[in-house]
Amino acid sequence: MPTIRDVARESGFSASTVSIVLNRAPLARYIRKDTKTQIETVAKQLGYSPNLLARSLRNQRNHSIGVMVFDITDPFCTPILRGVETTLFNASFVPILADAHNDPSRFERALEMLLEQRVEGLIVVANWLCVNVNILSDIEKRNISTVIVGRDLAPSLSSVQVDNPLGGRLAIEHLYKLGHRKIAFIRGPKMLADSNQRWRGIRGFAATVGLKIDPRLVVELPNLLNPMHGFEAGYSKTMELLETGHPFTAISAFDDVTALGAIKALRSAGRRVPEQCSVIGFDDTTPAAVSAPSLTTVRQPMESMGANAAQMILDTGAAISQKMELAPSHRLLAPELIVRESTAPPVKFSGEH
Amino acid sequence: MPTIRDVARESGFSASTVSIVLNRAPLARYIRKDTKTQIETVAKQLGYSPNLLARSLRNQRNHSIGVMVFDITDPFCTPILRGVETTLFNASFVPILADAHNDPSRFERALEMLLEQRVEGLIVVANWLCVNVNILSDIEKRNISTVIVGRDLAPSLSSVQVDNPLGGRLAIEHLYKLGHRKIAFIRGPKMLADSNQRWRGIRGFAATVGLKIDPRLVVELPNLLNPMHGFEAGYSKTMELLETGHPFTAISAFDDVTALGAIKALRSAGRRVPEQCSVIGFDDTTPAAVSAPSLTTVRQPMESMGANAAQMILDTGAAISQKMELAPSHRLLAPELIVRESTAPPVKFSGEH
DNA sequence: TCCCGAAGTTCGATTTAAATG
DNA sequence: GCATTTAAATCGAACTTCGGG
Repeated sequence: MPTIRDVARESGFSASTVSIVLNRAPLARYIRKDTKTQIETVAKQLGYSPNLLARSLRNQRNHSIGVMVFDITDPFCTPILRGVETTLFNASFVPILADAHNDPSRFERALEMLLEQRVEGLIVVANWLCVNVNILSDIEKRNISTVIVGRDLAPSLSSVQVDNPLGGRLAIEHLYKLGHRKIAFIRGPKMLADSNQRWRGIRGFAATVGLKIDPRLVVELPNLLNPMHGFEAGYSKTMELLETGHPFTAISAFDDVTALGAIKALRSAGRRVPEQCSVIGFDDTTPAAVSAPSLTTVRQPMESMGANAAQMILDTGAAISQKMELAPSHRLLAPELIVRESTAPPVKFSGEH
Repeated sequence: MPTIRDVARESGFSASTVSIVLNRAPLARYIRKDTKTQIETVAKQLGYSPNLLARSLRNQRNHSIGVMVFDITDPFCTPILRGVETTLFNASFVPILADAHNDPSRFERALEMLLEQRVEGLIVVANWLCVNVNILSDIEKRNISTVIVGRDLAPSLSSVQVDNPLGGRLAIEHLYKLGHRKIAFIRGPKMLADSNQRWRGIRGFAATVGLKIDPRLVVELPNLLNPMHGFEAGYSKTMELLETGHPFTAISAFDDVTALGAIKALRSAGRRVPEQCSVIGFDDTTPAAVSAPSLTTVRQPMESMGANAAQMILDTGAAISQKMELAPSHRLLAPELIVRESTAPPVKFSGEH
């Protein structure tokens, strides 16, 4: 690997001059055009590319951003990563990945490693867990610019998340407009702030249109450690609903995986989806589109959330380098209703016509 | 952030001594015990942690591995990433992520960025594309130790992949043992080496048991650019099969997404799965477990593939530092049959009993 | 003062060669 | 020669300062 000194020797100029020319530093205005071209030619000939390690050591910037994911196997995470990577890539930044495996102690060690790498910023993708974790103190005392994706944990930490109340509203509104009145709800676990936020949206809409929510048709997921467990939980919670005997024509599930569990339960109970019961999910993760029936769901703009987070980090970096103070910002992105096959108008009860 | 010189000043020793003590360098044997403890105490007090950038500049190692993924949104990739990350983490290495977006030109630029970061090794997760790309020359001339996951592209590049012929065999064997004799096949696209390898396994088994494969029941996926398009392709190819009118009782699909597309087609044609037609996939990606019916499939040990790849990279790194030459190795990992709900014994034709 | 270029210092840690008692 | 410690060189680039025309 050729160094700047190789270029200097080969071109007959000093390393300083080469550096100034190749970086288009301010001083480059004073350097003659032909020496510039000469140096650039030699640099290209030699295939010189500056050693980022050396450069980083000088200006304390290594063009890398730490991306901490709570569970990379969660399909919710990957589109976010795609968004993050795309934005960083366009800015010539590189993501350093860390996976907490849904484990708080692992989170801390992983954070340690990212900070040791001297990442310039931190993006935390908080999908499920990340509640017990005392991220705040851990991160805040490190004084590194951070964006949380998927949660709003503290006013001092920037965040990007979907508008959960609106999402909840979209779900129930869709079912309502299809004609459903007896709707069952599988709420998210208590420990997730999302659960309550979506529920607020649901209740708000219900109040607006005068729909009453039967508390016997409302169940709640337990506090799970693994997002994939939502499948079994959705299954068993739906079984509970069916066993109580209270009739319902639709289920609004906390997320897609839960909804798929619900569909499985309905099938095994002999109820066809959507003919005999509609099901709506939340997130629009990969399985939603390819399941049979495909899942109607409220889409979180995950890629855009990732892109936003990355851009915010880059912006704060730029602001800091200009010695400007940038207040933490909290973005709320709009969800979108995706209508597929798992919802349909309710069938009239035989006794009703 | 305290530097080594701060520790030196505070403890009353020189930076050299501090470095030697803290790194447990060979010379540390000659240093008195109490100066060691003294230095270590001061270091802990100050919360000193060495600057990796400076250290990397010295020894040309930054404890980072480039991980190039061809499409991070492909559910096939994420378990591999999990395996890679876990193994690297345990070795205190860090993965730098790059996503080619299924785009060869992007691949090159991303590779560039990884190399600029001076990663110590490269893991390429080749899921779908990566055929047109001239990876070989691009990587080989960089002279960086590389492992390909999911493909075997060249003898000179190490690789980890599933035993495709065995996987193909497991799939057809399962269907055969259930009693299926009229089996349709959706082969993978020609440009993927996997397609042929799995097909070899299938034909091998068929020959062994004297099962004849009806060429009219064999269709082939087109050369797709995006793995998710396999869903639509699986759908339409199954439709074709149905339209020809040749009877079959089972479908062996190239992968899970294709299989799910096939299930959708069968449903829309009014054939229930598995009662009226069995379907088996390949990969065992996330959607397989949560679809309805859940998908019987041949599992690729993806996490293990990732872990293997990471370990191979770490090993070559260690070998190089000891000036040993390490020949590229090619690992084949065993697939595993995962039986779920989408396969069952064939029904007897009404005219047969 | 403007133009052109180079020498030398700095970033923070590692390591070799050398110095001290 | 031995045990113990350190000054100085090094990694590669960036930037400040300086000198001559």
